[in-house]
Amino acid sequence: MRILFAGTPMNAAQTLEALISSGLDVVGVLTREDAQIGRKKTITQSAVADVAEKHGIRTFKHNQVDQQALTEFETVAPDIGIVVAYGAILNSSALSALTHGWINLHYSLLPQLRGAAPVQHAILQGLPTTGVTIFQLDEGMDTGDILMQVPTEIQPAENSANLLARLTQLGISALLELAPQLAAGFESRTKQNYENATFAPKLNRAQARIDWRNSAHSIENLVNAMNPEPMSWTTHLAEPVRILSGRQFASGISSESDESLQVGQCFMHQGRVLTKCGENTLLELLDIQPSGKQPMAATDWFRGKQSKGQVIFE
RNA sequence: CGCGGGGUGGAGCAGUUCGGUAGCUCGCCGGGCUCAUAACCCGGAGGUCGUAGGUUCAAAUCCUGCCUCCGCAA
Repeated sequence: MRILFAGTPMNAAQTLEALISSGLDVVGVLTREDAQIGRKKTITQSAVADVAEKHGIRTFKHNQVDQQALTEFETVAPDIGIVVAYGAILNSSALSALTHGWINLHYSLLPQLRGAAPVQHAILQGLPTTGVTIFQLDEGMDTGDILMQVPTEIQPAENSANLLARLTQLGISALLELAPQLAAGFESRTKQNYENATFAPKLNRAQARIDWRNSAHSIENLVNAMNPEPMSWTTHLAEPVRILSGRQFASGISSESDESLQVGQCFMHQGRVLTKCGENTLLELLDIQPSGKQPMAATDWFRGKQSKGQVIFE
């Protein structure tokens, strides 16, 4: 089978690398166009493009699969497309262009968490379990028939970066397991139960802002979900402060301080930096990053702040 | 030339407005106290204040160039 691989970010690149080294015949790679990255606006190609280049595989850079892209594909005559976080929806003419169609690796247990940010939403919603799904692409958004599914439990304190790394490996082994069926035909094919569908739209920075009136538990989920992108944040003296990691502080702290504290206020307790949250709960801050600074331990940050009196997040 | 913040002993910060050879909270090393402690007490090491140059009797502090890290926006 002549495979056309479509993907863009790092995890897709790792997947591509694994497919290639397992001997699959990747004849072409589709990825998003080079884009400006960072403050310096350096034009950078995608991680997937790097891998394709390294292996000398023909690379097509398009932000959508239009007629021109389809024409270019003909030069490598692919039979089937494998999509892993490509970053665009394929229209019907693209879907029907390849004789065996396209399959997609999605990082959730469909029909749960359809959409662009399944990993973050799994953590944000505090799900006990998520996983990977390989399905046949159709015109809907993650609505196609399921070919294979592998579940995994979300670990305590796991953030999106960690979970994505694990799901990437799970996805790779699932794809390799499914590889023999690419040509032979898929053994199982299950329709999704649309009634149970939930959605995971891309998260923005506004959603990543911490509302300290929420419970420490839900804030912990938010913090873990938003790391590394877009990263949860709050403000101190009107300056943004990113919260990289934190966890609910369980052991009940005596009423001594509770009453006098206001929501969002930080204080030291047994060598930990705690912040008062809603519903009378406390969040232990672990790693944070003030604007203009490197990431640092919350205790270090607090040490430097203490001379200026109370520390209260807005 | 998108906007903005920072680079001070191992860490996080203060000091820079109004120049006069460096401070705080920790860490580290040594000693002490305690049944005990992320507790407390005593002592100690460690900094050419990012870099190059300028102004000055004197610069971490003023001026100029450069390097570098980062937040926001894209």
